[in-house]
Amino acid sequence: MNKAMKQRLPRSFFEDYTPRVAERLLGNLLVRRLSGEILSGKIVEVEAYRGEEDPASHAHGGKTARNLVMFGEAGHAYVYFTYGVHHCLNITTEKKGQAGAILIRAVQPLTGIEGMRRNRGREELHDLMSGPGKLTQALRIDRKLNGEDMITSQRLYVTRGTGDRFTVKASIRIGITLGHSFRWRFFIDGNPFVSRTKPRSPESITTA
DNA sequence: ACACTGATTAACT
DNA sequence: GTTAATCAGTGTG
Repeated sequence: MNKAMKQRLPRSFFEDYTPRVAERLLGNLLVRRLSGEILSGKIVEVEAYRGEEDPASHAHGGKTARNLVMFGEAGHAYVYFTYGVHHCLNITTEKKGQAGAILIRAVQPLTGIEGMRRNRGREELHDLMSGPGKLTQALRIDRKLNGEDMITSQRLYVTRGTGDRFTVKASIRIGITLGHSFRWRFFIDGNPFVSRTKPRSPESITTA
């Protein structure tokens, strides 16, 4: 455990153009503390959602009770419940007033793997956090954490990765019907914990 | 390997 | 009343 592994990303990291932050978030570590146990992993897949010009964003169409945190200060958790079944974790971005968030889509498990297995009720390493709904279940993240300040929180935060090199690829976002003109899904090329290796439709995957 | 579907609820029209 | 930034199980080839 060296110092670099424990260094948190500062708020200024998130106060920027969302797709850029999303791409740079890859390779950093998502950390969840649960009663003394530390569950963590490497962020390997994300998607950017940004304000008014993005028709796929929850913030498209203005503020509501649900999306309010997307308009607030960068570096907070935006957690929503969807399909009546799953929670999804985002981290807010941009200057206050400009809506933006990054959906964490997949994480490669590093520490606390037994805890993740308990939370998921599954054994396979590849099945623990290789999807946005899976990782919130593995890390026990629900709407009680909506609005959590991930820059100062002791329960949920991001630390700097080890700086290993990798290729970032970009594609259209998954599971949306609008906004296909944006290639705002970013993932680590070749990483086996990415949620979908194969494109669903003739989707062009490019090097970012 | 791939397609299809039920689950189950909150937000919004 | 409809839809949704999903997942797991089932069925078919």
